[in-house]
This record gives sequence, structure tokens and C-alpha cells, in this order.
Amino acid sequence: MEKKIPKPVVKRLGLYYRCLNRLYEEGIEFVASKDIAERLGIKSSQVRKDLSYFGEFGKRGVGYNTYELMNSLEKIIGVNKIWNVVVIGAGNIGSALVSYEGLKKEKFNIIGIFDADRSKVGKKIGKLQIKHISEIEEFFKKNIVEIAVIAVPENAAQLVVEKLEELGVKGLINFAPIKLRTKLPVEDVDITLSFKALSFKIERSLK
Amino acid sequence: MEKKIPKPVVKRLGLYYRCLNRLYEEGIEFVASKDIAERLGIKSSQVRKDLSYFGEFGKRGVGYNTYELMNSLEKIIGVNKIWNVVVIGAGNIGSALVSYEGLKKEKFNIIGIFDADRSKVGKKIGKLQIKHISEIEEFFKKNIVEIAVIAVPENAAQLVVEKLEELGVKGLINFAPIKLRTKLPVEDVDITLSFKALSFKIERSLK
DNA sequence: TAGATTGTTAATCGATTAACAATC
DNA sequence: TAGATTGTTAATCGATTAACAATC
Repeated sequence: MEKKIPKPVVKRLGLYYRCLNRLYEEGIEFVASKDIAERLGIKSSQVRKDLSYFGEFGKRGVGYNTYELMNSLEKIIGVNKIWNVVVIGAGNIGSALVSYEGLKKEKFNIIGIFDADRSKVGKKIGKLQIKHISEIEEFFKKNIVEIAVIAVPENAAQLVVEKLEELGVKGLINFAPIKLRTKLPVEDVDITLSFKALSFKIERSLK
Repeated sequence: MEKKIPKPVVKRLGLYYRCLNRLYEEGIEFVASKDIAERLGIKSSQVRKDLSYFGEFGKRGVGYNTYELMNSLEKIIGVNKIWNVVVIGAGNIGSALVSYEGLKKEKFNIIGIFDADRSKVGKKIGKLQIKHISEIEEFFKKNIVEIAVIAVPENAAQLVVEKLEELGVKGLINFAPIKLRTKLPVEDVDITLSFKALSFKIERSLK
């Protein structure tokens, strides 16, 4: 239990969770590591090994109870509760995130969006009104915010991060194309990198 | 040159390219692997090893010519030319992509967006008008399309993929939360997975 | 019981890193 | 020349996989 979890395992946890959700929706009561592996295009021993970092969830000869494993994964990942999220930057990416239903469905609840551009302030995106970045301290006094999304231009990102650290945010999703200097956990997202990787693969016809 | 490129290297190529662009903008003429590594938070020997898969780009005792390495990377990745892209699905994600400037800047040029919902057809996103999915064959006859973005609901994704394969697309960016069955190169993008990985890290305070 | 599938070990495979001769 | 930094090898580290005893 106190073992270090390999990075690739962390990435796969979300995939397992998603898969278990599907299986549950499909009304499948028990599932073997082999079935999960097949759906995900990986090896069954990898599924079992990955899960073994967190406990014993299966029954030999039977497999895993879909509902129970789904719930266990939910707790392991931490999506058994609602996370409060703010978005910094109301540009294309920030705005799109706010109206993205997928996030709320997964219990990531965007409760505020901020921008430095006063001409954007007051405008509504769905039910949320864009606030000026100077209002952020006030906002953090009134709300518990665990996660912040950095969706500001590259040159503003580091400053924003330092502010958010001060305010007590617990983790960051970073859309700015730079490496953030911070002690907080960060997940970097860069869609152009995916396009570039695809470009490379097409060129080499490597899959 | 005919060696197999490790997957992690493919992911880092885009980071190197981005870094070289910055260095070039900053007017830095020569750069050492140590400098690149520092900016990216990796080891200098990794930078050199990664580059060595594609040739010899540096001068011992001196480093790399920023401009030349940038250009070499451009060719290696395949972003030395414009890629034509269509987006399938004009929902939240598809629409956001079309108005996203970052893609065009990186030479990924979205030339069409399609949806199955007739009530959306004809609406404009930026300069692009949403077309009905039934018009896609016609569109492919008139245009060269290399990349397609799958931004349709999960249950429609596989069918769309088969259609696109038929039409001769060369690669896919997949936003649908399923594993696509295809022989084409695919890059999967799932933002909720990034949020889940962050959730896990916060819970374990593991970075 | 016989068949199935787990959890875990050990072997294999692959990626990262340190180290250094080559050389600018 | 002396100092710096490459490209590459070999050692290390980490992740995946096969295999199998345990057991439902």
C-alpha cells in the first residue's frame, strides 16, 4: 500500500474506471481481467498487476464484481466526491471548458472563470459570469477551490500560478505551452502536441 | 535511421520543437543540450540520445544551431507543410477546435466541420459553415484531407471512423472516450482523464 | 471435482542515465 | 592549446509480460 505507483499506472486508472462504468451500464455483473484488457487493448496481466498496487479486488476463478471494482476505482482516483474548479483565462480554451458537460459529469465542477481583459468581464458562459482576475482573492474567501485550470497566454501563466499557490489551490491543469515552476501537482494538456505526434506517425507510417 | 523510435521519444519531439521555437524567438543562436533539458525538466543525455535517432545535429564544444535544429525538427515531425483537417461533430469540442488559433499557427488547417444534426447545419463557426455529414463524400472529392478529428458521441465514433478510412484519411485525433478499431494512426485526447490523473495525484500528494 | 481466473513472482523487455572518447 | 559539449556506449533503472501456485 505504501509502494510507489508507477506513472503509467496512474494514467491507466482513469481508463479502467471508464471501462468499468461501461461494463456496469451494460449490466455485466462480473468481469475478468482478460475482458478489461481486451477492451483497452492491453494485456490481462497488466490489468491485474496495476490493480494489485491498491489491493485485492477479484475472486479467483470468477473475476471482479463490476460494481464493486468501479466503486473501488472511484475512491482510489478520488472521484467519489465533487471537486471545485476555477478556470483562469476566458479565451477559446477556458470558455470551451466551462460549457463542456463531460467535466461536470465526472464531478469536476467549474464554479468560476476569470480573465484579465475587462471587456470580457460580466459576459456569461452558460450559467457562469466572467469575473475580473482581481476578484479572485475575494472569491477564494467565499469558496473552497481545489483545482485551477491555467488557460491564460504563456507569458501570464507563471504569475498566475504563483498567485494560485498563495491562495491554497491543491492542483493545476495547465493548458499553457510551458513548464510551470511549482510544487503543486500539475497535469499538462497540449492539443497541438497530439497533432504533432500524429503528424510524425503519419510521416513514418508508424502506429 | 531505420531504427524503431521509442514511444516516449515521439512525445518529446513536439516539446523539443516548441522549445527551439522559443529559443529562436529569444534570439539565441546556439544552444546546448543542457539548456534544452533544463527548460523541459529532463536530462541533457536524454535530449542528445533522442536527437541521435534522427541524425547528428550538433557541434561538439559548441552545441546546436538554434535555427537549424528547429528546422530539422520541423521536418522530422512533419510540420514543415500544411495539414488539412476536418472535424466530425460540431458539439462543444468540435466547435472549440475550429476557433482555436493555436492549431492554425502550427499548420493544422481545419477546412471543414460536419455534424449529423440538421439543426446545426449552415451555422457558422468563425469562417467555417457546418455541413451535414452526408456531404462528406462530396467534400473529399473536392479537397485533400489528411487528418480527421473524431468529436462525435461515443456510440457514433466507430462508424465515423470506418467511413473516414474508406475516404482515405491518413490519421485520426480521437476525442471520443473509446478505443477505436482502425489501422490508421490515432492520437487519443481525453481531458477528463487529465483531471482524473490530477485528482489521484492530489489525493496521494504524489507528483 | 474440474475449470477458470486471480494475485504475485521472476524473466524479459525497453527507456533513462552516467560516463567518456571524440572533437569543435 | 584548454575548455566545452557532442554522440554513443554500457550500466542502471523501471515497466511489462509470462507463468504458475493459490483458490474460488
